[in-house]
Amino acid sequence: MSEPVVTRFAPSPTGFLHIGGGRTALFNWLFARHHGGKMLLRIEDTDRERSTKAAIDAIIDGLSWLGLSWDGDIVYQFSRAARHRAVAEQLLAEGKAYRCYASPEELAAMREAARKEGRSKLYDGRWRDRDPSEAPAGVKPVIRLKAPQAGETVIEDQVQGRVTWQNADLDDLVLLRSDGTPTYMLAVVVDDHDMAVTHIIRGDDHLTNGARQKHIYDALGWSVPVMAHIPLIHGPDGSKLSKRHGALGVDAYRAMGWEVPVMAHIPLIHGADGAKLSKRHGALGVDAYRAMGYLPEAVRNYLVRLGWSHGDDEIMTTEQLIAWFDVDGIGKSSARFDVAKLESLNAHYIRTMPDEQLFDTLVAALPHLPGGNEFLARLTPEKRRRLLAAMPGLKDRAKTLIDLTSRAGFLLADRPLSLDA
RNA sequence: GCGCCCUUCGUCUAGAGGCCUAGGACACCGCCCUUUCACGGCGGUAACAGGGGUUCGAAUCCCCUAGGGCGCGCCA
Repeated sequence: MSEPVVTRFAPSPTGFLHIGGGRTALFNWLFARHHGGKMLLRIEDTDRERSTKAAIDAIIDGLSWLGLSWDGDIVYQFSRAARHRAVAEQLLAEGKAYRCYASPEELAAMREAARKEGRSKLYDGRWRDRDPSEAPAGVKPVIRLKAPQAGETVIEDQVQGRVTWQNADLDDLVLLRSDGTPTYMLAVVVDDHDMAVTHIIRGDDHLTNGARQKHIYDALGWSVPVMAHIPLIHGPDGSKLSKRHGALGVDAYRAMGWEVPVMAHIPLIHGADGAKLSKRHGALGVDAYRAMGYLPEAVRNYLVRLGWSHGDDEIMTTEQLIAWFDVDGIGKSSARFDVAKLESLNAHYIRTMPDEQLFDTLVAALPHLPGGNEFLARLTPEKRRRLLAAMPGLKDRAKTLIDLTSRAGFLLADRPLSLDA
């Protein structure tokens, strides 16, 4: 009998739930459900400067909208700082870590020199074997892990396969900052271990971190969880999906006076060559997709096919997804976001949804759609009946919920236009 | 610069040596259905990055080249 599967989704609350993060969460959720295990949610808020309550709410809201539930209580990483510190102290006491007194300026100079000489920018271990008595007075040190210097580190990644690094290409990472707070690297390992996480499924931008984290596991004598690094979703120009590609939340657009672009520019993505034009499209927070009138089942279905496949199957129910999803179906190459296909899927889910259910879904989504509240206000009982009755004809044509409301606009006129007039 | 990863139609992908004159989906182009637009049906254009091997046989295995991505913080 194998141990129960425990996955986790661990976003940092520095913004909305990125559409790529939504896919990572979906993969973790599907994997856990498929294996009858659990998915935990951990908020990585160790960066106090950038973490916000609003971002935490946005993440929770986004996951809920996508229908992805987590098991147990949310773990806030910052609240576990004492535990992280204790582990760092333990490593220090065991001689597996050491104090480094190099100042940030000194380190910057070291990297600059390395760059000029064409060497790697890794930390050179200058305090690794230095006697603590040489410590400059008044300087608060950081604690670094004494990582192996010879040999190699191997990760048997479930998606990437066996990946090997020469330890000479990895360095002594910081465990505890000079102010005594734990770094992400330490916190992740300690938390995944304490939370009994068995499978780490995350974006492949973390692949190198996997090797570094293995050093910490080894120093602690802990077993390493199964890792699966999934390829990233890229923007139309091929680079990592980021703010550069307009990966912003609706609120950010508003704050920046970009009210209209979200809605107006989507169609321009059609030009397959238009990498420059695409910068502001395609990649948004999941909340933006709700605001554009997409159905969560459509977004889910679209996202799951980005990097994962099950033969030629395209449209799949949640039950089928849970039954079929596994890491062996995940590809190794990155994918590009294609709004047209998402739209097509959305149209499919809209026209196949029973009238009443679609009506209810629309009404529930209205507050999130542009002009939706106004639409809602005009929806008298009589007009509700009219709208529901017209649904069969409307839903075959609509690609999004917004599309549906604009097509239904004539039903809200106080004096309905008669066809024979 | 150093390290790691990737490379099948425009896009997402099937393909795990012969089933591939490379399949599906979206998009696109025709035709049919239809008072219009959708939906639906039928058909079409379109890809194994390049070069060497291995093999009777390679999209599938190996090597090289080119292109792309990610990482290299007292961020996560």
